Parts: sequence; C-alpha cells; structure tokens
Amino acid sequence: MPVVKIMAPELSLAHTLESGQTFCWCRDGDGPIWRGWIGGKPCRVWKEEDCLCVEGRGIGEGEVIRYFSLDLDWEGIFAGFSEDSYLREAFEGVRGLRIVREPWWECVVNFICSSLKQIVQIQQINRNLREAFGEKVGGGWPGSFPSPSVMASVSEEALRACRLGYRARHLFHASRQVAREEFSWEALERMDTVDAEAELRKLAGVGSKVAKCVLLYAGNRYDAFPLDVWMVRLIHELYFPKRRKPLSMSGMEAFAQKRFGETRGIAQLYLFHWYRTVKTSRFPETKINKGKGLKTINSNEFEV
DNA sequence: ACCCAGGGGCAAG
DNA sequence: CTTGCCCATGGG
Repeated sequence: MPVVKIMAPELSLAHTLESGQTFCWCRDGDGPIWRGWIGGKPCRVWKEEDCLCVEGRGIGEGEVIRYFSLDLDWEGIFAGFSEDSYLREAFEGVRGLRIVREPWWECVVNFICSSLKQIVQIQQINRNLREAFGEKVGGGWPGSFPSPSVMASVSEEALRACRLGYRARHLFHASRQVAREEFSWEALERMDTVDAEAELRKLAGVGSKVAKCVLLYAGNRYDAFPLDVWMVRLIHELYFPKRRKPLSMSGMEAFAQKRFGETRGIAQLYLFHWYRTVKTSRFPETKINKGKGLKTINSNEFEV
C-alpha cells in the first residue's frame, strides 16, 4: 500500500481530527493512528517525527496538503490575532490544530445531524450512513459517504434507522433538494459569503449555524463564524463576564466581526476546541480567567 | 429521574 | 429581531 509522506512539523492530527470539524475519522487502536477518508478514498494517517504519513491508494500529495490546509500561512494568521490574550492561549493550548477541507455534501449532512447531538454521536451517525448506503471502495470500512442521489433514493424510515431521530426528515428533504439539482456547489462558490449562506439555508435542517459550519469547513470561508451553545457560553464567560445575560446572537456576530476580523472562522475553530478540551470552564472546579490581560470591552457597542 | 447535547422550524410577541 | 416550544435519541 503506497504511503505519501509530507513535512508538516506543526500539524497535530489529534487536535485536527477530533475537534468537531470532520466526523469520518476513528483511531486505529489506542495509538496515534487514524482511519478515515481523503477525497473519497480510504486511508490511514499518522506522524513520524515531523512527517505526516498517509497510507492509501490513489491519494496524491496535493490532495493531502489541501485536506489539512497545509498551504495556509498559519504564522501570518496567528500574528493577526496576537492582541487577543485568549486566542494566544488557545493557539498554545491546542497547538497544531488545522482546519480541514471536507467534501461539501458530507459536511452538509454531518451538520444537519449535529443538532442537539454530541460529537461522538455525530461520528456514529456518519458511520451508520456509510455502512447502510455507502459503497465498499478499496475494502474501506464502513464504506464511502453516500451521494445526494443515493440518499434521495431511500426512505425516511431507512434514514431514521441510522439513529437520526427527528433529523431524518430534514435529511430526507435536503437530499432530494440537492439531488434534484436545485443546488450546485460551484454556483455557491461564486457567491459572496452572505449570499452563499442564504442559499444553503434553503436546505431543510440548515439554519445559520449549520450553514456557517459548511462554509467554514467545506468552503474555506474564513469569515464564517458559527455560533453554537459553546461559543455563546465562551463569549459570555470570557469576553463579557459582567453581563447578567449573554449578548443576543446578532450582537455576538457583530462582536466577532469587529474583534476577530476577516479570519474569524479560524479564531472560532481554535476557541471552540480549546474551550472544550483545555479550558472546560463550565465545570465548577475549574475557574475562569477573569478578564486578565484583556482590554475592556464596551458591551453596549454590540447591543441590537 | 433528570439534564444536556456544535439547532432548526414555526408561531407568536 | 427576539422568545417559546417541540422535535428523537443517547450519555452522564
């Protein structure tokens, strides 16, 4: 089996593959080796010192570089955020986290299924869908991710059997909307981020949060800033600790745009994963770093 | 038993 | 633009 090797000293596979961007990877045993999919092809990935290794048939070097966004100027991105102490802490705490480039349809499905689900459960659903409706390409278990047309051809009940719950109806409709060519990813890529979000939201089960996740993790729109329960909690606890209630959603969007700028999606990725794994301030035994080293923020500025 | 999970749709204020 | 309620399922 061919192995592609690429120098990627900073890349952390654990942080990148287990941060809730992608849901098709699972550890091969207890060690730092993962089984998953790149460009629709099954593979195993691991690191040997500074070298990223990808074992799989027909996977090119460019494809791997693109998937892990190794082509981005990460030092430049970090430098742009250097004035924010929490972001500096996050970059340090989950060092090596990189943004992936997911296949857009799989990304849409993953995040439709993410509603009121935990990350491990989304992984489970992804696996169930692959096992039930995917093709066994290259001997890869549990199968390729089913295309829109395949998913549009099965019943809502068959989808529900993948433990989707009420999300099965959304997925049922969304699959048909896409398969019917009411939807083209190429057309979406030509739009600006605001229009692309509005277009994605036409799909059943896709609201502002899911649309932004798709734009960020599949579309490389770094100006998309998904606001989920964790980010609402984080922004409230870290950036506006004195407020009784969190800012409204539109207030938080305005805050994120002003504070984190055009690459706020990258900031969101780091803050989200760092807050959940390192900071974990929602648990009482770990306390919040109360605004230390942070410039005062006038919260009225973000009222709507 | 109870609460929460990377929300969205829909009706109503 | 915001709030309130429901949605189905699994984990802690």
